[in-house]
Amino acid sequence: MNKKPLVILTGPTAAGKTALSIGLAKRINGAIISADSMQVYRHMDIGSAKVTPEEMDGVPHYLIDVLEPSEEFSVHTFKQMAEAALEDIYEKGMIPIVVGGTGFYIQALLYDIQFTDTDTDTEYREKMEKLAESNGADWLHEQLRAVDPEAAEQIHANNVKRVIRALEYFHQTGQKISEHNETERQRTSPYNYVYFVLNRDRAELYRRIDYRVDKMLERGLLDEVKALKEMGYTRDMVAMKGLGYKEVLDYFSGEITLEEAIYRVKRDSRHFAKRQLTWFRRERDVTWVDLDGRGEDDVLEDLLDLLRLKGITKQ
RNA sequence: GCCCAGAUAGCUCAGUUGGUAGAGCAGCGGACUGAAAAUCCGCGUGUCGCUGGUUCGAUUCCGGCUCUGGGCA
Repeated sequence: MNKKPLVILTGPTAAGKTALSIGLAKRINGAIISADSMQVYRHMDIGSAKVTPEEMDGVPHYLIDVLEPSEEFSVHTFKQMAEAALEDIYEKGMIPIVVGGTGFYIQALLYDIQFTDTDTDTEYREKMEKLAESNGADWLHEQLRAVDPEAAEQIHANNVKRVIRALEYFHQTGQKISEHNETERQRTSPYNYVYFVLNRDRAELYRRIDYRVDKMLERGLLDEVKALKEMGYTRDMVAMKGLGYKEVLDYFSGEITLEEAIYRVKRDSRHFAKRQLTWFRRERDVTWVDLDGRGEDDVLEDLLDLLRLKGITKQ
């Protein structure tokens, strides 16, 4: 009964999270924690559809513009930073609203998933990548089967990235990641939370995605990426793998035409939205909010009703 | 007007020596517990342009028509 309040406002890309989050924060004395793997980076404003200072309208925002694009970011660091932000927000007597589309991050924070203290072993990962290339993905998968057959069973051999992580986990801890995952899966949230997933009709969502990409171009996405390139950021950095960034970089390097780059940004954003929806569908206790044809105030009233019901806000 | 080529899944096309068809992309579904805007897996019925003919049987062969490219006038 002592659980701290936590509001989650998420949904597929371009659904309309940002606008609604500001409106909600103002109604409940909320502060926003961004759960977005790209908006953490500075100099990446247009392509990441980052909230502008004007849009924030005085509402405190955490985890935005806190890293340089050359810096690594991961669920683990997200969780640490988000928890520090939570503390700060609770201290101020405000209600935290986690806003962003990275479901994996939200899950880690919400269920307080435990991570080991070990750092990412880049060297080991690169070594495994090379082995996968020379000996084949199936061979690497067999190496995993030898130490953690359950994980090998769950992870497809072609999913080299996850096979490597499972191997890395065993390499670092001497334990099976499959067992770790199993125990972490049992966790219940330490928070008194409401998990809102904003959604729209699929065709409408796709229209919004296409429209938003066109708008990004108008606002100067090309110049933004050019500036990043001039700062020395390259395609192999995690930040430059973001939608809109990797495609424009391919265009600048002459690999594809601008037209092709734009087509890919739109297409891959649609695919991304679809993957996000798949993720949210299997999350427990989510409240779906259909935004089609509804005004912000109307939707906000619904959200507030549920928050009152859960005791997150007063009657 | 004439000649040639084409018309097959939403798109680009393959194919059927006559037994009603299959790839890529799109689209749809799924997985995910320290790279997650990443990574990976699964799903293919559509008047085979229209219309006659030949045939037990035509999307496939023949004729006509329509449309689209290209060429000649």
